[in-house]
Amino acid sequence: MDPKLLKPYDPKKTEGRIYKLWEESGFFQPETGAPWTHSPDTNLNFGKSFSIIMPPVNANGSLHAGHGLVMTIEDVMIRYKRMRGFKTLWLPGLDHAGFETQVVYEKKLEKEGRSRFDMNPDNLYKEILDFTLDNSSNIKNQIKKMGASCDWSREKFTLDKDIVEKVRQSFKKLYDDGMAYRGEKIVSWCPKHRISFSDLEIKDEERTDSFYYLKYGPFVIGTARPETKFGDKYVVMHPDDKRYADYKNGQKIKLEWINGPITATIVKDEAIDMEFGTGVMTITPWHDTADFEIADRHGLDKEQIIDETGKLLPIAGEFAGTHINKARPLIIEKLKSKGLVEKIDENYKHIVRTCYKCGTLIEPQIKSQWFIKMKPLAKKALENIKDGKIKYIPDHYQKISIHWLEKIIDWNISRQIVWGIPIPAKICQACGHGMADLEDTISACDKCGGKVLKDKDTFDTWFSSGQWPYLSLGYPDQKDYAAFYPTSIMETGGDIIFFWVSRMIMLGLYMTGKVPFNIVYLHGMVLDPKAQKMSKSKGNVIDPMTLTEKYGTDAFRIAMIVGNTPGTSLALSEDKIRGYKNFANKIWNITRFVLENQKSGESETKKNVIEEFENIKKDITADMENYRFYLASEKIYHYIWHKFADEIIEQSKKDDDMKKSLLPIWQDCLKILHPFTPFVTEEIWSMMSASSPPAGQAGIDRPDQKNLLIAEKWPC
RNA sequence: GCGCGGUUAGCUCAGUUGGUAGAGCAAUCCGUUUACACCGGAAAGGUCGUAGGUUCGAGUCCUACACCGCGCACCA
Repeated sequence: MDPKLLKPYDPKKTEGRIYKLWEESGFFQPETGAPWTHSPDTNLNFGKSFSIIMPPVNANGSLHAGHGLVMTIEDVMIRYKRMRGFKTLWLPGLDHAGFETQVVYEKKLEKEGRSRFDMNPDNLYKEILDFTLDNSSNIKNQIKKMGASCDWSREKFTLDKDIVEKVRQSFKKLYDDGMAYRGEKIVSWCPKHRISFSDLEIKDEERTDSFYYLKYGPFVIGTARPETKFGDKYVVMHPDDKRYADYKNGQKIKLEWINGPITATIVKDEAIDMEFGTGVMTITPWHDTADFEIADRHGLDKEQIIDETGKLLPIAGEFAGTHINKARPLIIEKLKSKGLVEKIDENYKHIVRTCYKCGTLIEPQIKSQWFIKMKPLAKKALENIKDGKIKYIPDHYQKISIHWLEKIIDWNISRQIVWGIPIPAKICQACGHGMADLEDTISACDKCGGKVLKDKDTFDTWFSSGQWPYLSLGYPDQKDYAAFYPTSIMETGGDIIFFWVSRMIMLGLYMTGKVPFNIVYLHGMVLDPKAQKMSKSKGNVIDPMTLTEKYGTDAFRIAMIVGNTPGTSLALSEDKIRGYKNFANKIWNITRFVLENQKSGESETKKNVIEEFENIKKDITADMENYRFYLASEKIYHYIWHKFADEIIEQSKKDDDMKKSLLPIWQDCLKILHPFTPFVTEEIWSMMSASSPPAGQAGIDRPDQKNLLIAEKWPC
């Protein structure tokens, strides 16, 4: 017997060595196949395939607890299917994570007293690239520490040359099909980051502010944002509002306003809610979506009041150059002194839109940007989802997806940052028309003949990751695409269902005509022990590397799986992990007992306990097939500890017949356990084969020299 | 306002087609009988959010309500 078994199980002395063994075995690559089904085949012409594209990890930091969950769940799926003889591919990837990474890097710059706004874009890009590459190797090592059996020979990065080229081509195709267009529209702008967002990067927040009732000529208007009112020369009311029946659409009125007399124009529009405030409002089309639409309907002027950094423009007169946050009280002071403030409601509760990163108030701005028409894409996606071409786990996410897809709006894919894939386009300086231009050959506007300049913006990072399944498989011409697309399952966090999952479905269908995956498995968030969201500012971040170091990776992994149902968030407690560390040691000691006490031969006792075990195996296998890993793992845990150890082993101390059942059951237990706790089971497997059981015994039958548990056949 | 979840033992949560409630952790008591004290045994702990309904029977299906969470939405 291996002397290691005489001491408690030590993950530190085991895990690195075992991972290396796996990597060198070739079993991470689908070409290798399982030794009991086929010989290696570089053309992949065998068996059924099972594939998962790993959600590309943001290459801007370290693995967090959520990554730990991703790596564990996906590895469980992959190891299980591999043991069932599938041609199994788990493709790892890294994401440049455009804005996210830029924000991380900006914080670093800030600490050094620098700012990206003062930097040469090329230098900034190079710095972030170096930073990202540095992080990449760190992250890859951490993924390996988790035991991830992914195929590193196929690793992709969203900024790989071939990927970038494909992303550019996708844009061109969308443009040629009329699906991507340059639009002068109102976009969500963060004045702090100086970047425009799609509708998803906005976080709604309830706030209590002051609501001001201001005298506007004969009317009283209500506003929560007096600092936007400088350009308000239209006053709008509902056409059916009897209170204002005397005023006609288009009628002009002279009145005294913030910086002197102005001429206001009456506009009648049904968008007005007669019940709200006074039923009269003025509009700021440049900085408000609803106002923009009213202005569009009536062909009204649109004027910019606030610049891109949140400061007032010259239209604000004496307030020009002042930041809006400082300007508000000053403006109210002035309005008061002119007697234009009717009253102030200090307890006005409303919902404001903020930047999801920094919480800064979103300042809508009219900008010329690239948009993708989403309605036709969503229609196709909806058809496929409703037809059941994509199964959601848990299934209520299907409804959530449908709900979102049915209300989808066009996607702004322009980002004003350097860290990303440059949009291959030219913009006409005369008429604003935009043209896709892959080869950099367009020299004049194809509409007005005006002068064109290169678009300086980059793509929203989700535009590239939204195409990840087929891009990472080398669409359209690689054998991987043919062998593994559509992928079997997309496993990711429920929190990015719109950002990522829905967009992958839409873009996948659009580009390839096929859904990118057949199943979406969505896990919940990993929370701290008190079920609070982890955040650096709260100081409650749990680092998975610390935990694997302390308790072993196997303990961490199975703690992430047991009792963790899909879609539900997981409060991660150290106690639970400690419990499974004990379990790893229990397995270790059971092995010692089995090796010391097992006996060969048949008996009635053996027949009975094996029959009972067969039922457990069937039950667990059904759970694995149906992605109920939280049940499968708990059942094998329970069987091993409380049935096999507490009863069968205890009885076998008194009953020699019982000893005949030990080895066959234990070997199968190790196989079933392997996807959950791969390191300790692989280590035991190698020690058991080395111990060469006596002749005639149900020993380990290995025709292949690669005597590894990772490639064993699932015992059911 | 619309949509989606949740509400089960002190804590975190299971409960897959309806058949007299389960796990882990914590807490209690007993036990060091040679695989393991990173252990074993025992006992304790819930009228399954509330109110109705369907059923021979409901944590499980239906309706309403309450509370918590999340998502979507341009109410100035």
